[in-house]
Amino acid sequence: MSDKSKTREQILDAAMNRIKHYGYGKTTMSEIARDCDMSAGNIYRFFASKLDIAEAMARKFNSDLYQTYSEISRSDAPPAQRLRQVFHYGLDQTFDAIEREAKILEVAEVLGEERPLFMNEGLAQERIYLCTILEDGIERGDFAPIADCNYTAEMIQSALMKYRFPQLFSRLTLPKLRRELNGVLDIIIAGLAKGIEKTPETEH
Amino acid sequence: MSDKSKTREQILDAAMNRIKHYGYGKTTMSEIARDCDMSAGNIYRFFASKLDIAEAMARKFNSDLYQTYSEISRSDAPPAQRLRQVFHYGLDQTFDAIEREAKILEVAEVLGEERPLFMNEGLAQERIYLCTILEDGIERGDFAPIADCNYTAEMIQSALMKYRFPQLFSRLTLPKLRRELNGVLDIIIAGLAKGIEKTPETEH
DNA sequence: CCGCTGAAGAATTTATTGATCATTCAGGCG
DNA sequence: CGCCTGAATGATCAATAAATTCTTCAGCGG
Repeated sequence: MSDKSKTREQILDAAMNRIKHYGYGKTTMSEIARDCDMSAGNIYRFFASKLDIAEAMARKFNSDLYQTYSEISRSDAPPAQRLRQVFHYGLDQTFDAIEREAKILEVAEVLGEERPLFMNEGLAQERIYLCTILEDGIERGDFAPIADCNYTAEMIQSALMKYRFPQLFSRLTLPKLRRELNGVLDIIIAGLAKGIEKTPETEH
Repeated sequence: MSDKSKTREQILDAAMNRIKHYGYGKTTMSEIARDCDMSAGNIYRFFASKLDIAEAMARKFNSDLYQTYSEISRSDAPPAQRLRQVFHYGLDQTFDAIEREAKILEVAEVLGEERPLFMNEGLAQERIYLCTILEDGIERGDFAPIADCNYTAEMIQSALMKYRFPQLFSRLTLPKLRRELNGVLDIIIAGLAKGIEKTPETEH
């Protein structure tokens, strides 16, 4: 059992090294296999497909993010500040990762295209931490009460989508992105403090 | 003079008909020329390049939008509602246009890639109407005072970027997009009502 | 002259073909 | 018997050549 997961780890590691350097498209299964002294066919006993290797790679990246999100969401800083920290940390990490290894952007693109559900899964996970912060903020009186925390978290995610894979949606520099993110967060946080009124209808 | 702009209009019209049906890439200059009973070379006396035809096409679409934005921004409805109307109208119009003529999405993509400045120009124009609404809202006391209206408008645009070319960023249906847009607007409007406090620093 | 054409050149796109790749699986090895 | 290999297969990709297409411009006709 540990033997099996050890090999899996080795494959993932070899794949990550190659993919980070050469990109997803330019990395072949037999190259990964060669790095692990095994046949390409054998990889399939550990990963159902090449795409699943990319997914595992992203999952690893995400779990590091979530670790920090969890810590931030539990900290005793003001909730508004925790909200900022979560999104700034996410922005900085992904921007840096893509800056350092441009090929990571390709992995994000491929997964976004081929595994949209995985992306949703990540958003749902992130919302758990956002809800913690929102609920705490409400309890402390920093935020006005909210009907549905998860819904509000979803709306916040929608508004900040641009900063999730920054290099995918624009070509802004990190400072400009941070400035924008801060500006949008200013509005969102003010809105949370004020209390959100849902409007019934909107016609024109 | 009127003769020249008449021909220009004719070319643009012929080009639009073809591009909407066959797409930008599949429409050739000589086809457009043939539709206008002229040579391909002659088109270049009216448009500097094929890309400029696409730009003129988008400019036409935008000017219709701006017309309505202008009316909305001047109406006497509550500013918050005007804000909603602007973005909902934009969403509905672009979604419908792309739904009806899928090839329009290609034009948006090409222009986004090849003429990023044109896109910025459009955003700047839109901000003029947003500023009108914001300033009016502040005057009426619906919104709290703002340091820099144009900056705030820019932040609102950032938060709502996803709804600009909806089919480009997601595959959500129009109702789902409208629901999301409304949710994000709820937060933004609450924030505007409350007043936005700029935060000095954000470290983690 | 002015407005236009149509040929010419450069750049891009398409078609085709050969190679490579992801994935499967029959069979060998321990 | 279970773990692994390496050949087989269909799909995808790369490379090249051929054909189109965008764009320019010399020169024709009004």
